[in-house]
Amino acid sequence: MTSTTSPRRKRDGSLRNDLIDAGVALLRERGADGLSLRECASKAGASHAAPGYHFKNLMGLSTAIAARGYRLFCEAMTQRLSEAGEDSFSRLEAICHGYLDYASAYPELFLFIFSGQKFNEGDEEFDTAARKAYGILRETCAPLVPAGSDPADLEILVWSLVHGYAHLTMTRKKENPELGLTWPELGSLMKHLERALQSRGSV
Amino acid sequence: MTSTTSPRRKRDGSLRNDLIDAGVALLRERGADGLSLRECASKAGASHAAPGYHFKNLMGLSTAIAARGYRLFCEAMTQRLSEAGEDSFSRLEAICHGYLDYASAYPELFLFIFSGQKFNEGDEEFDTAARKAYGILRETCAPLVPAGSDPADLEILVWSLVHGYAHLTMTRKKENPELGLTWPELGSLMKHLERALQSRGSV
DNA sequence: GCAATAACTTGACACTGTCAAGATAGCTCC
DNA sequence: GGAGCTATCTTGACAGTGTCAAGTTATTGC
Repeated sequence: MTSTTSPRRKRDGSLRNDLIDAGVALLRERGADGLSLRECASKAGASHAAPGYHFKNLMGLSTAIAARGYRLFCEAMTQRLSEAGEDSFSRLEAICHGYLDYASAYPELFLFIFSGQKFNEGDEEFDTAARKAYGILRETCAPLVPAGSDPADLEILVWSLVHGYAHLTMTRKKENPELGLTWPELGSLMKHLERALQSRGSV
Repeated sequence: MTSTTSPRRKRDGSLRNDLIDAGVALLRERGADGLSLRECASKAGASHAAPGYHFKNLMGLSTAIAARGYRLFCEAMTQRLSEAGEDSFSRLEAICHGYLDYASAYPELFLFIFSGQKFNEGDEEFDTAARKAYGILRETCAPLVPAGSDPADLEILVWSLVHGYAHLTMTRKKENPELGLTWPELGSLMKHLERALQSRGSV
């Protein structure tokens, strides 16, 4: 007569997506440490072990969240690229702006995917999203790579710069909302550094 | 008659340091996720709640480990600085090399202190160590800061670059031990980028 | 030697990830 | 339209975790 289970959700497969939504919300509310399978389940109105069915374990859920993070990251960059001209450097600046757009629109995902935390690298959804993000960088950098040098050198240079810059911008914005650096200033800084290198004759 | 407690350690206050040692070892063996108060206690031969006395909570232990990480980080940079000449750029290169030395000598601490994880910012030991590290960067950058610009701009530029570079070097070393970029290559890359900026007339 | 305090230990509780087993909703097939 | 089948969950259990309160003992100060 009385059923022993108390199903609250429709079994339509929508839970998987709801759990990712809940995870992103948790990241935003409590930071990376606050992410928990049980809390996500509760937030999505499911039982405590429900996430296990879709993601197997915590790393699985984290990986799914990171995959979404990378997809949104790609969207931010391609959006800026679509507005940019054809000049190679304009396009490089465009993806950098996309990077900053992403960091300010989804700070919790930005911090999460670049936290250094390990994800399931076998996961196809995650791999394609992450690879696509890096592919955008690679293609945008390609025309600027000096002949005979490893493309990865320029890629990591740009990646490091914009990442450190975004990180700084985020933390500074928190302390001082109206303050903000702009890319041209970075360009002039690099020019300055290069002058220092030249005067030293080491290049 | 029979004692209810079973003390195994001398109560000489050495536990605090042993717990930090255990924590560093755990980080090395199992990564940041493997760090746990109870495991550290067990590794140090103490009871499960002993760390609570010295560090109050997990963040307290993490902060103490990070403080040690920053101290070793400072040592690596000052070591290289002591061997460098007086030229401002040589000194900048020296702290970058120190950064790389540190990353390869203590990869687990390197990853830990720069993981983006929050530490107890009120902790005096941690604050002074972290501030000292940033002070070394600031002082070394100071002579190279363009007149009228915010010193923080150059600092974050250098910091981002060397961090991204160290990160790349670490991951590459794992795949391809004999491969390694050198700083001069980075310098020439920046020169190249600056030329691109100039030809565009945007600087 | 005695009291005070520092440096722990023990025990408990709530919470977590993860697994095994059960239940049921919705589909397919006859 | 009923019988099964399977995807999609729920329940229950267990070991591990952080953290607190209370007890115990070694060491110190007098």
